[in-house]
Amino acid sequence: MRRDSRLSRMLHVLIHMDRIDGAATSDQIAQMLGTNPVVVRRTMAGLRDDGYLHSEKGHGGGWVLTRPLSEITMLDIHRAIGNPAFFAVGVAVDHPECLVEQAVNSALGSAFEAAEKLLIEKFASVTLADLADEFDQRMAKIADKPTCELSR
Amino acid sequence: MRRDSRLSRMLHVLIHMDRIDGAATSDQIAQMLGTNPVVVRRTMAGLRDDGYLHSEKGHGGGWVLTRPLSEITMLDIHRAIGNPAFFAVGVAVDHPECLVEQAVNSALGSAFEAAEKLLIEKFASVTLADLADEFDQRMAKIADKPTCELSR
DNA sequence: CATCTCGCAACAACAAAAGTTTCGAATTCC
DNA sequence: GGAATTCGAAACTTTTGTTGTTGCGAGATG
Ligand code: FES
Ligand code: FES
Repeated sequence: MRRDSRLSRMLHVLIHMDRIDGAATSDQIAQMLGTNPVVVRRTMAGLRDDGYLHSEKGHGGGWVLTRPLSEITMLDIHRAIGNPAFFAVGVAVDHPECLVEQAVNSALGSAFEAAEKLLIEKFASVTLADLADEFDQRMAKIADKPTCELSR
Repeated sequence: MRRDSRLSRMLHVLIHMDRIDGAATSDQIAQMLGTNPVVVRRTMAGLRDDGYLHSEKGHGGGWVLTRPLSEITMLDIHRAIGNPAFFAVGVAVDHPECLVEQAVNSALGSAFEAAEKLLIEKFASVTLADLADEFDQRMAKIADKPTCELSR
């Protein structure tokens, strides 16, 4: 099953955007992400609708953060890209009236529920500012810095 | 993303199989699962290879459990169908040298790792006999029993 | 007005499970 | 021995959702 990489990508981008002056174009961001500008617009549209980003057309336009990183959690971003399912494994409902199926799916369901609860708690507790701090710590430790055009 | 239902299906089937005498054919099982015999063989091949099932050709042939349910855990079955990924969300590695990406993916990774650990512990702690007990409890509570040809 | 840039729609590519068709081979029944 | 069962395996097609691509329109800037 193909893994959804939108959350990872958006977190990455937002932290970079916080470090640059002015707007970042979809083109620049696409290069960062190794993809193309249309995918960027598609994914970031959700973040704009939820009020984390603003987009501007024309010369000097592009995407701008509208909130401090400390006010955005990983969970916020997950929700902004449409709350995609966390799990690739699900329950089958082939015979809904079958009590065996019900017992199995109840056990599976409660396991996934507990795991999802853990994930959500974790995601809600980490702000993008926390991730930026983590980045700074890594940055302080090494000599040769990344050289992407958006990394400064 | 389509959800993998093999685990749920196999658990369902195995518990039913424990309650019937003799072998169950792929055809019968396919009816139980609302699918067709080829899918059944494909999925159950893994369980046979791991020693939970035996298959026999010809008249009177089919699938037989080779172990008591108390010696099979949910985790065993997950492994037997090929250890499919639990999560539909993954990390992007577009710029492996980028420290922001590393910080983001480290946070995501540790969250998923913790959730996976929880899932694995839970799955390892539940045997199919536990699920069968759960089924019996549900069975005792209701009047009209399921009527599938494999349910007795 | 030329250029930049987003917005949107339509569609192709891709991946993985699920479903289907069609063989063959082994076993059992008559 | 022949017919009927039943699994095994290969080679598709279908399905579902992310990702990638192309093309055109509409603001904004200089
Ligand atoms: S993509 Fe993170 S440094 Fe350029
Ligand atoms: S499928 Fe469970 S009762 Fe028939």
